[in-house]
Amino acid sequence: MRVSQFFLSTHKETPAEAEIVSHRLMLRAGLIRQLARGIYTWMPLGLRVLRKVERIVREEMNASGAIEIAMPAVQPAELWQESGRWDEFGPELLRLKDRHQRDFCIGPTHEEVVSDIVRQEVRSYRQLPLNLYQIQTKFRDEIRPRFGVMRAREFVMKDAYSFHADVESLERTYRAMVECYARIFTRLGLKFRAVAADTGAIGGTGSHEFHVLADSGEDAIAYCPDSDYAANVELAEALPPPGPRGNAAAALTRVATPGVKTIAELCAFLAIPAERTVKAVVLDGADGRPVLLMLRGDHELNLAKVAKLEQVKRPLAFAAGETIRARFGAGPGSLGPVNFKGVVIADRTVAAMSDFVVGANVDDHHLTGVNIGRDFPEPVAADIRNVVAGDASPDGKGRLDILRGIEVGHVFQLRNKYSRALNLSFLDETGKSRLMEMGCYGIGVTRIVAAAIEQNHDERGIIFPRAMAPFELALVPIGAAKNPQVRATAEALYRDLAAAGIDVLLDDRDERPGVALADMELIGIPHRIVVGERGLKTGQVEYQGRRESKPQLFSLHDAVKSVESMVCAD
RNA sequence: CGGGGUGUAGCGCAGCCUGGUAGCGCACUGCGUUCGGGACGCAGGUGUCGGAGGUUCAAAUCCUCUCACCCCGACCA
Repeated sequence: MRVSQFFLSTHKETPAEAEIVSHRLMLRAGLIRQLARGIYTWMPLGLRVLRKVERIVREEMNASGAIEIAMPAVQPAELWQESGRWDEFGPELLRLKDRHQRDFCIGPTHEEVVSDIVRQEVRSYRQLPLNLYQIQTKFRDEIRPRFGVMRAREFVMKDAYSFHADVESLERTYRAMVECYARIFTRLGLKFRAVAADTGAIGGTGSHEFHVLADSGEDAIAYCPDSDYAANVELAEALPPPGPRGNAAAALTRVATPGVKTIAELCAFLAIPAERTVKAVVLDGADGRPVLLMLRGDHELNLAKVAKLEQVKRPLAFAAGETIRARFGAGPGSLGPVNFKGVVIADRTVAAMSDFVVGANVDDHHLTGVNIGRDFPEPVAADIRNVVAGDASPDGKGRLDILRGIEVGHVFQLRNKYSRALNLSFLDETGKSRLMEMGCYGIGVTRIVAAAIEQNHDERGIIFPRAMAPFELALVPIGAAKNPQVRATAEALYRDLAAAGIDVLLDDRDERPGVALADMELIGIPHRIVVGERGLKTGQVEYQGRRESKPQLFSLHDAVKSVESMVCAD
């Protein structure tokens, strides 16, 4: 491709709203352009990237025995009413009416449609298992789209749905999909991790998320460097500390702590580490009365874990200020378990602490030397915090570390949540009608592009992994306008490289060198050849990898071969 | 939905407080010089000042309503 015949639209300046680096670079490089909030046009350059990702996903899905299908974006309300999700899905489901005032929606996911197809077509265990997938535009009317295509309302997803006669078959396909995903992200050249995930509202037995690792990622992943343990922090279990609780040594003492509201202020005021403090969080209880949760000062509450406690009200609600004052006699910042008559749930770490500091239930006062059993009744002990780096790995094989990641894939064993709702039955070997087992497997195709940039960039722009780069090689003649030999050499090289099957972009714009080089770097082309007067004097061209800081010289004679070896080694 | 913010040229912004002929930089067009790391000179085009209503002799500026977008909270690929 020649730049003069392409539609390159790079920008020096970025729209003010772009917050994260991938969004800024995607706009600056002209990969995408916003049409409305969370809705983007994929410009020609961006589309090339998207198509390369799609191709790899498609090839690996096909190789894993999945069959491609294309389902409609617009779906009738009846199917969604049948599954119950017309009401359950809420405002995220974009609804519309046709000219006859019939209700439709734009598909945010396709369990209903694919189930409808399968229940009509599949009658016998002999037709199972079946794994159908599509790569298609979805619409979810997100409350708050942000970060460009990272969290868009309209986005491209690869969604697959598998159907099985029994759980063993489901588990086989599930494993095949996990392996398929690992191959996809490996081929895309991304650093990633598969982690055990919370099955959340869907339930079921197994679920894994695939995260592209990036410091800016929204999700925290706990993993054990000494084993293969990896889980979303939401799910990772914080084990009880080893050994028995320490003996009470200090006397219970009330100290005035004027103006102290946060743990940081408390630590500064008393000159103690956060590990010796306990913070109190009050939620509405299942019986309507507040429940006191106790956490070590430096730990974070894990709402997913708390939501599983029987003592709390669902959906979770932090207790209102008036409720707290009425029950504790003090405001948030001064709360504690001593003299509190109600349910107290202590994190396992807190349950093993002694001589700690906690709010006194008197405004602007704390208690020091607090001990469980002596100063207040033994609380319910539960795992209610996020794990932190250094915690023992739940598999007992070492200590946890925390990484940040961007969720780009999610696989679920749905079991028969939908097969029951939509009556997906088949006849087994004995002629008995049974419900199918189902799995579903998603990949955020558009999100992958943003995640890849988030993981691979520098101050000059994007550094695409080869597999998803819009072009493999940039060919930049310098001074072609005044030196016909430079132009002729570049043109000849362009033909030869293209003939050798290299996806090359020739910058034939006669731009100044700085502009041309900066553009090629911004759009993230992984390899570059510069043809200039300087090199031609000695029959050479300059090669430079996008991550390298210095060029190397290739002899013009075997430039194509040299380039091939660099590109293929990538 | 609640809280905060911004809407002025394709992009980034000033002007608004204190009403009086709509500006700057980048980008764009033409000519010339330059050109191995985002050049320079000269000339030029570009605006429903988000929209509607109001106050006023006069509104980008003040008031009311409205729309869009951005940021902070519950969702998710």
